[in-house]
Amino acid sequence: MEPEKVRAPNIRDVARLAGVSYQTVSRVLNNSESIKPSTKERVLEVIDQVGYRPNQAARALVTSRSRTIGVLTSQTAHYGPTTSLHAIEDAAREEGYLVSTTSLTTSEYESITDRLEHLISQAVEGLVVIAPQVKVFDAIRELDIRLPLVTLDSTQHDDQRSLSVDQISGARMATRHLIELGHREIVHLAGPQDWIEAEARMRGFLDEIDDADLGTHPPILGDWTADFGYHVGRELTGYRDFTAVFAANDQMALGLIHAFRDAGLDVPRDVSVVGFDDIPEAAHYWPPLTTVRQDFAEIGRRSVALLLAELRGEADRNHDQILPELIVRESTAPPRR
Amino acid sequence: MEPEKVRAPNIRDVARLAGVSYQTVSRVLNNSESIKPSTKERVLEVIDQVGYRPNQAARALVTSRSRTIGVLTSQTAHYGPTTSLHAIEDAAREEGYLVSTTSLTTSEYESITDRLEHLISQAVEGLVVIAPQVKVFDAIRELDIRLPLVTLDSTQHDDQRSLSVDQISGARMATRHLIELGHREIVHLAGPQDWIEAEARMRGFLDEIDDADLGTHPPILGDWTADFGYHVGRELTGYRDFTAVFAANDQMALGLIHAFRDAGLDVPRDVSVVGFDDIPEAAHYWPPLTTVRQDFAEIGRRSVALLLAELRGEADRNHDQILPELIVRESTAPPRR
DNA sequence: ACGAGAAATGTGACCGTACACATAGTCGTC
DNA sequence: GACGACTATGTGTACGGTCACATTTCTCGT
Repeated sequence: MEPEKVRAPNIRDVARLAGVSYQTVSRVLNNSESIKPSTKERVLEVIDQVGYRPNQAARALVTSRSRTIGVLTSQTAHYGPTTSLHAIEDAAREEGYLVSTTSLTTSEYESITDRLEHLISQAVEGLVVIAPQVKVFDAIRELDIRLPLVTLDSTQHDDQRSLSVDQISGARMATRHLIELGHREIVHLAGPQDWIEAEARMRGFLDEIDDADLGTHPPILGDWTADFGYHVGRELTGYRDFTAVFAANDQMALGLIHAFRDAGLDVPRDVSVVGFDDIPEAAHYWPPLTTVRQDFAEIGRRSVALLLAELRGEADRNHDQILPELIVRESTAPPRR
Repeated sequence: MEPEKVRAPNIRDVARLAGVSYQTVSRVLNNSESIKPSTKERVLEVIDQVGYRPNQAARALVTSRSRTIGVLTSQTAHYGPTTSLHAIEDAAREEGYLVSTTSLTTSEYESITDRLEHLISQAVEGLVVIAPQVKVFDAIRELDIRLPLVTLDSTQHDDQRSLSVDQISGARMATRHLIELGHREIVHLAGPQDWIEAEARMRGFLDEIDDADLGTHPPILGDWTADFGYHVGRELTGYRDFTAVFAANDQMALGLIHAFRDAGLDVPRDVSVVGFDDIPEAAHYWPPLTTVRQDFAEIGRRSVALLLAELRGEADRNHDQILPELIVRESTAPPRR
């Protein structure tokens, strides 16, 4: 005969076995201070013995706290967002939070609101938006979401709740490096237009070009992939009125270099290339890539810290900008005379 | 004066406004068939109007269904696991499920059980384990977890619940390719010993070497990173008793090639290198990398399909192996005479 | 016109926890 | 030794849904 499908033990079962009331058990679970050590011990013993696990759904129902934070991320499997995501999970877990992730397949408005709704219906306590696109903010505004929210938005919104990562100065560093090497005709291969990060990097590039009184072509809008970089590289080799390219990420830089080599151009002798992100492979590309390092893990950790501070009502908003760092390797050199 | 903190509308509020009972509203929410179209419409109208959202915690409490699946993933930000994860999210969402992710920072036993407990306490309905390590299975067995579970375990466990990805034949394809080119001394740079994928790839390599009656050095155990590949490459250039290397992933292959180039060795003229995974950048490495392609997205989708089938009690276990594919590029060539 | 059966809708109980409040036990103090 | 002030523990209720079952309304054949 089949054993009866046994119900998981609940707080009253534990209470009965420990010879106390359920409230006492609840106190033990929540580390209440006014509880006699001996009873506490007895209760814990029973808990361990029967394998009791508090039911989070019940807890969430009564406290309206789910101990979950929602993360909205992009579909891309890139190193940066992924690393930040892992850091977020780590940090969240340390604080006893779980992370529910949902990724944006398309950038359609419908899809974004749909994901947000889904997350909200799970009663997430706060939201972190990684790799944010402009439309996401529109959606959030539109839905009138009252959740604490942290984003990696470098554009100084009126919205207080954003973690500033100084992409602009990173892009400026990269550009300045090229200018200091003597380059005058620099092309920028930017990221997708609706990505806030891409926008910021482009802005940094243009600002620096401006400050140096140089002209430039309108940036090319890419899609972050090496494939795209390759195609752009092939196009570019037709025109020869540039000596350096600043790509908005390392993958596109890799594709560019590939295309240049195919066309018989040497990097950095004929063309200098700078990337952005410093993914772990960048040091092993050929040539090793000059790029701008971002501390993605730190970004993730800070996001969580910020979010939890807001959840607790602490105004402790750590608004130090996270500064990127220029890593000079072998893909850049002075232009040929 | 501050507005009262308004409680979100609940099912009874909706019922009152629609002039029906809460049960009728519940029926509308759950698409019960015996409901008059006109009332259904009226209820939906009210729901929309007051912005009612069913409380998942309450629902989970009574149904003990959380509509969430838990994913246990590795800390690594590698392309493969990440891509699978995104695919899992996509597929899960399509079925109305949310995904809670938690990543393994260390491979300590404690940490694994801790994560599992955390996930379980959130009442996830099923588990997907990506990039599985041997210890994870020990932990699962130890904890006596009764949840439906899908893993990417290629070793045919007694455990019915695993999605077979044929890593072994992938590794064999790579090795055979080298043998067919004429290589006789082939080195294998494997992944971490406790990763099931690494183990399977190593096994495939050894099997193929065996079948060809060749000898080989004991495989070198790596950590998946390009940095490690680079260091191994430097070591290897000391000995010159090999003509080809099969690396267990593309990143390590990249590091190897970097080291070989540093040592004045040409790939593929002096040494052939094969990777594994075919990450999007592999085609743009220099030289473009010969590798084994895995369809990570498909893996993710199938995991979910399998898991949901089990959740629903359907025995429909789609156990077709997902076959990897050898992609021959320019990092392999016949050995020099 | 009536009753049977189906369709549509309503009522009570319960899921497992936390919170507010009530109560029993302990102890020093005047 | 009665009284308050704590400390430790117990009781009632609410959270927001779903399920099982009861009830009402409708449809239709005779």
